[in-house]
Amino acid sequence: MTQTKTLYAAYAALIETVLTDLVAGGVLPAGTSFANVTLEPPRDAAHGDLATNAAMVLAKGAGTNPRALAEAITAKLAAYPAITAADIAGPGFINLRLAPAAWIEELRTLAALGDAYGRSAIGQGRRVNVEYVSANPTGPMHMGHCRGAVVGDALASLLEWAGHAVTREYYVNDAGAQVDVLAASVYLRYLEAIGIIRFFGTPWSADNSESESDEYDEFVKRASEATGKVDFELYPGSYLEPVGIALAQELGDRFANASRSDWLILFRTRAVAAMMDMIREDLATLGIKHDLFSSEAELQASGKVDDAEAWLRTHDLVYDGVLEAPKGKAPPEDWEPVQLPLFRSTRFGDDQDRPIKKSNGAWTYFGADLAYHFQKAQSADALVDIWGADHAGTVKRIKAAVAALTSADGGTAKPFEVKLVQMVQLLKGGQPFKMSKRSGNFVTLADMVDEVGKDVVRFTMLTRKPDAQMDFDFDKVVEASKDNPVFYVQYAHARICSTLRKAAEAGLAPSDAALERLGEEEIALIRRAAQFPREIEAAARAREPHRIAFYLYDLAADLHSFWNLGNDRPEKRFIVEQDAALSAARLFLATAIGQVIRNGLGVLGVDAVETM
RNA sequence: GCACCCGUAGCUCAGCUGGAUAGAGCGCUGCCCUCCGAAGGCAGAGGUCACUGGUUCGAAUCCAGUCGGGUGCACCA
Repeated sequence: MTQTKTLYAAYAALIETVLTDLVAGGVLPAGTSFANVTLEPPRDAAHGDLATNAAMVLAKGAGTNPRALAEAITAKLAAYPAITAADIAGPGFINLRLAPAAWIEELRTLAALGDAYGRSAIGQGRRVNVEYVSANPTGPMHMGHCRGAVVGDALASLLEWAGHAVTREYYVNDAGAQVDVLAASVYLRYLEAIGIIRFFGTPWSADNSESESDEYDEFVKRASEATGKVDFELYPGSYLEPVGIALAQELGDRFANASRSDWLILFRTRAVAAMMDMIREDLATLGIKHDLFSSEAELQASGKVDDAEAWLRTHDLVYDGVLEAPKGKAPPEDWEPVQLPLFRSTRFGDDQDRPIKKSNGAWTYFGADLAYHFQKAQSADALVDIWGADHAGTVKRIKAAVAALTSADGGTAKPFEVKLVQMVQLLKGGQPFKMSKRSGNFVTLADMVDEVGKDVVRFTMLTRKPDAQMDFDFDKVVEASKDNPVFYVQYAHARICSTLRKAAEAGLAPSDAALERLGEEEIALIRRAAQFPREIEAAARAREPHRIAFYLYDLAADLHSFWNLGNDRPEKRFIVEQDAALSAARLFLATAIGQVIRNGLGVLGVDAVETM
């Protein structure tokens, strides 16, 4: 085994060698798949260092019973001196005990790999496109976007660690009606900036007739013109003020009395650009940076959506038909049957076929989205979307559409996963805290990061599996910094750093010269550290970055636990007076544990602080 | 009504894609620094893994159904 092969990888390979041997020897049938064979740390440390289920999963195929097969396997394992014992236990587990030297060797490997310890090649360089955030460009990011942003970003990093070539993409929904509303809102802010109207606090409700002033009448008139509706809707948040002011400075009063069609395109373009700048800034506070921003409007203009429709029509996946009435609890009053181009998503398990165009000829979100995914699939081997759970109902149709489009040439469909991130219930002092972008009454992401810090926000969002709902109590997270798991993990790292600093002052440096002096407690720490590479692989396979957060918590707990031995027993401290050789070995271990924490936090995008 | 997600200790949650006696934090009980390693640690109590059936050597995990909670169900995005 080579210097840079991690312990679990090395022994998994060894097990496979043994099993291959048994195939050659006729004990196992030719062509036996080892896919279900696992090599894991036993749940109970008393069972040894490593455990494999090989005998249990292969016995049936070999026409024997697990224990008999286990005998054959352990007989082969006896040839390896680093394996000090191979016991058969329970229904057919094989428990391996390793010589301490095997773990010491892993410690050396860890140190040699350093920043790269935990990186894996299971991704085989496959190009994976991870699309996340994709919040509408109509305002600043708020807490509702936060979880998907963090999970998506951590997942992207995780996949990179696991050997994928990752593209982080943001889909800008700059083509729907909501950006026209945005443009109108900015236009009103512009009118306000040049002194023509006054913007009212909550003007979106037409029955808000508390003011009978001329200003209010003028505002309603302008707002109605701007939005094209009497019952107009707006984004009233004050974050649009600077956009209006900037446009006023640039354009003067040129658009003071212009008609909607005159200003719409310009104001929409500028408004979206301003919102995207704002969103990029918000994301930057969380340490998130996308490689690619794709515009829905550009996609539509390019004709690719038409191409997709044409292709789907020739394959009888799009037809002109009439939708059934909505089945919701409160069916819309104004519903009436209309013939529309429909995608046959019922063929793929959806409730009904889905329109790709509206009756006014514009693309639906879905229509553009399927073309968008088709485009993404051109330059990626696999697609992953991170969506909020409120879009769960659209998963089937988009998966169906992507499967159909990407298997166009008779090939197999491109792998495409949609990971749903469940809602975050924002609480404040235990009470639900309502967020609404339209009212302008929401907790912004930037506020949150200001308040509790990037690391707390990121780590907290990753301490729950994404498909479980989550409460995020604003007050609790703000005040209870000492109860935050992120703090606990960072503290472990800081402790290590402080120990190393202190050692340096005393003239001690980490060294691998006397690692054999490390005892059982230290080996236990190495065992935990050695799991990092397989945690990365397992988390990447499952697309679940939260596992890394939990692993780091466990690792930190082990570190703190070991550290505490030194409270009563000075000879268990990292720095042992009168024993420079042992100290150097322990400092080498400390350095390595710090490295793993740093690597793990790096995957999550959390800083490994050196002091608290 | 339909679809998706969830249901594990008093509370908040893990549980390595089917493994061994189900774990952690908070809270509770009892301990561990007369400064220099307590932002921490040790021990204890606390479980019908929502329920019922099924699949097999083996189920918290997979399947079916039931009951609870959440989300969504437009030509919106």
